[in-house]
Amino acid sequence: MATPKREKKGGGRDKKPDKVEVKECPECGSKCLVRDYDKAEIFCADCGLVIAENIVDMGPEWRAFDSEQMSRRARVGAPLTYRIHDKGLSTLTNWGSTAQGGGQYKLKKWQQRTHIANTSERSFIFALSEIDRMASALKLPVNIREAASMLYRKAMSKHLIRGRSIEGITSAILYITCRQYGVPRTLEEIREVSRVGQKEISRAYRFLLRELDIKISPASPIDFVPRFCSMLGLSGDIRAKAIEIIKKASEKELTNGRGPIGIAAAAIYIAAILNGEHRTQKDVSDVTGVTEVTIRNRYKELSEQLDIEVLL
DNA sequence: AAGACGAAAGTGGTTGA
DNA sequence: TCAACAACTTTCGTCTT
Repeated sequence: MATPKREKKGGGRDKKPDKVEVKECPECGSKCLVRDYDKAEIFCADCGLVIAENIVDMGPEWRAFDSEQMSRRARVGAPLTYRIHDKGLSTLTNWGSTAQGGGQYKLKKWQQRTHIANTSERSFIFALSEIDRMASALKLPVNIREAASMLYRKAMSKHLIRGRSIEGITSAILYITCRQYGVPRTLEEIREVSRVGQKEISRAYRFLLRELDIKISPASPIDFVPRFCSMLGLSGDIRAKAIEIIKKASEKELTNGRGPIGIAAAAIYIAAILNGEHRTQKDVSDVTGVTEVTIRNRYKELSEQLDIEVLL
């Protein structure tokens, strides 16, 4: 594994080209909004955040005032998608009810025979709802949620789920899908919305990569920049500068073997100082999840090797 | 007093015999 | 399977602004 090649971004994105708008993303400021008419939403290609949902079919009886509210309300009606456990074609039976007479006995027997099928069905429904819940909390666009759901289907068809925690698997799948779509989340960010610890998520992650034979090229530091910059309240100039620094560092092979998040953090730290919008190492550390020590080490390397004078 | 610095020991994952 | 290894973290004392 000498030179890990970065494959084309968004390898799994929809076949139909989405309309790209030149409007600015209110979250990260990049001019890369994608309007997806099929899914009725607008999201940012750079930071992967959903800006608006239900853009074509906004009901007159409600308006969302923030995206939190919006994602909750947008979930109410079930669309016909992969995210419905049987593609939305079945009628759910109320298993808990005992009020009916007549065919109760037969029904019970049938229930027993299909008990296995029902419980795995139930766990599948739960898995999809978990994917949706976490994706919602991370404000991920619908196409990523669907890709995650499809991946879960695939894992299930290969019988990789039984005996494993659904939480671990779904968390790992979300992590994988974000990576595949070029809008990577850190393990820590996934863990924050998950109900299990990092250890279990990364175990499930490695397991899935192996069993499903998924190849994931290492994340580029650049993919983290827009989101981190926006979280630090930094301008577009700094985002561009940080990306420029990373590209140069990458040419000089300073990024080899280093963690992409640390590189991104250091580049942002440098770029912010150069443009007069100083952030402390702790500020950057809090947002990126890498320690100040690592930021220091990376930033020393970068500034020396690239001949960048950083005056505090 | 806050921020930056760097040494030293510890952690968890990868690799190669 | 295990030990060596590299990247990163934790901790902490010191220097700088």
